[in-house]
Amino acid sequence: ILFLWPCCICTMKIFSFSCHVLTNHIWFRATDGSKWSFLEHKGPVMAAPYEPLPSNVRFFYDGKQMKLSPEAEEVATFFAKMLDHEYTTKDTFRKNFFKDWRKEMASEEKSKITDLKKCNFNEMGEYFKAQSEARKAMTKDDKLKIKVENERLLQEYGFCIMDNHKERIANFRIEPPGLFRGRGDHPKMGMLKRRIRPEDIIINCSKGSKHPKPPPGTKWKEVRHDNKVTWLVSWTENIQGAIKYIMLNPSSRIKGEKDWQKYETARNLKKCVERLRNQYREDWKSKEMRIRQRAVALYFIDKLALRAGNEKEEGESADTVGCCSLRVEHINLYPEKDGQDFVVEFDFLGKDSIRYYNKVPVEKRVFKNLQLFMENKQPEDDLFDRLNTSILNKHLQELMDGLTAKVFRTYNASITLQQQLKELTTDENLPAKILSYNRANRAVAILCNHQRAQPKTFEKSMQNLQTKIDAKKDQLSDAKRDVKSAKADLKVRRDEKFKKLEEQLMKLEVQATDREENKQIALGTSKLNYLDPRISVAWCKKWGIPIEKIYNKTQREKFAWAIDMAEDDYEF
DNA sequence: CAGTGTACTTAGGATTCGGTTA
DNA sequence: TAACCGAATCCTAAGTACACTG
Repeated sequence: ILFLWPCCICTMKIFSFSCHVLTNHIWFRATDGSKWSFLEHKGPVMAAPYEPLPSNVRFFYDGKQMKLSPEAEEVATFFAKMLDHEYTTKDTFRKNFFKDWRKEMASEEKSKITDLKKCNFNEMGEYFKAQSEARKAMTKDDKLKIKVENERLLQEYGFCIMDNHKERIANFRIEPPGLFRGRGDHPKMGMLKRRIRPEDIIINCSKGSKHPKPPPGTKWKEVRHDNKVTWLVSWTENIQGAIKYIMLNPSSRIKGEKDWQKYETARNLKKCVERLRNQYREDWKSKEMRIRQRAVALYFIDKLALRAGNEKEEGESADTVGCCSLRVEHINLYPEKDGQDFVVEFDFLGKDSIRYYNKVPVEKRVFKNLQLFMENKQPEDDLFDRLNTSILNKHLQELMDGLTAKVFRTYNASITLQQQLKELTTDENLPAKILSYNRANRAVAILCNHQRAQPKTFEKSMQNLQTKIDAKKDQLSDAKRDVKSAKADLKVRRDEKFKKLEEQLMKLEVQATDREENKQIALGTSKLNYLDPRISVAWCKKWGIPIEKIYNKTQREKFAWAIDMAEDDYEF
């Protein structure tokens, strides 16, 4: 059966080279590794050129006013814009910034400005604050003008043609220069992210397409025609030396098909996960250390949905780990704790320096193995010294086609959503069902450790909600009193009003519960990246819930394929 | 098998939008 | 009409995975 890819831009369906054979999807695409046959686009939107500050905005060094060269001034404004941010108080940030700033200074500046503490950026900071206030206070008309201009830019640069279809581009703007903001304890925070010039940019498009033009008087680094990749534009960033790309929006066919494929791989894992589990349980007993380590690591990845944990170059980024890169210092073993046997306590920083803290009872064999792995090791030694992600993935590839460590996260997330929805959904009113959905989603977010900082406005917003609830309760008790004293002929209408109020109250209370439970949990990441959207679509169909209650516009665009495909009986 | 480079997905915080309330 | 607030969107960093090389 041919599947027609639903296009959210032109409402036509794109012919997709995918088909169903029973429950298996076979991709005919990419037998030769090509990702497209035609690609045409307008290239990136370059960052706006630097506009020097007006002369009344002054910089002071050691109490004395100093006029900076445009180059030094630009970098100074990057710092000035961040004055209120915690970053600027951090030693590493200040040190890196100052070092890179000095590189941009003219020689007289360099010899004068030798101490960051003596730099006074306050007028610059105030100036930018005033500017943003002014922007907020603009007239409706001026705001509209900006909006129109943004829309024009989007229409001109925000789309490309790929294989006969107009597709939305995700990030069509070149990242502007600024100060690098790493996450966690990043050794490079504060370094200068330099301005990207056309000469740094590689364009990728069809040979036979209209090539994007570089800005007048400039040249691209290269125009290439590589249809084995999906990116339209790339450049190398100066902080880590990593390559940055401009790619298509998640609503595009090329991203959507890949997403679909990801979930199909996870469903394949579902079919053989029991076999794999038996296998790694057996491997806990292996004579070979490397196999035991592999098996225990896989157990963690499966049970706890840990990330694979690639090796990282020391000193290049924050010290974070995943499963294979766990160190002895990241776990504690308790033969008995809080009435449970064989408890492993995890405490480490994962991706984005988000803390993972968990106490889990494990099987005795796992526990004994961990003791063995930790024998005669220092805290900073690798827990799995005979293992890395490459070894693990090679093993997984042998167990199932397309299997890698990250598939377990997708599989466990999706299966958890499906189970939780089954368990939690009751035949109640709509808000209660939505709460059940969010709770199922939350179970996944907790499993995947998707945390967020408690919003600064959290307490206040809870208070506001409580005020609304109290007001509604008052209305309701008033209404109740009315019902008692009502004459018979008015009773029906009063009852209706009464019912409506109760509904409104319940809705508010559900909202409050949801918000409270969600205080430090981020649902978006799992919803967007780990949960097979067809589970949600089927759930909506089954319970008669409009899809808009679950997915906003952008999400509906991203998951158009699933909305188009899944019926109420879909099973992950 | 280590080291390097590339391409792509996943991630939380910052910023902006747009509707509501004071 | 400004202030406020939650949701949506933007931004880009930080992961995973794998090919290639020697």
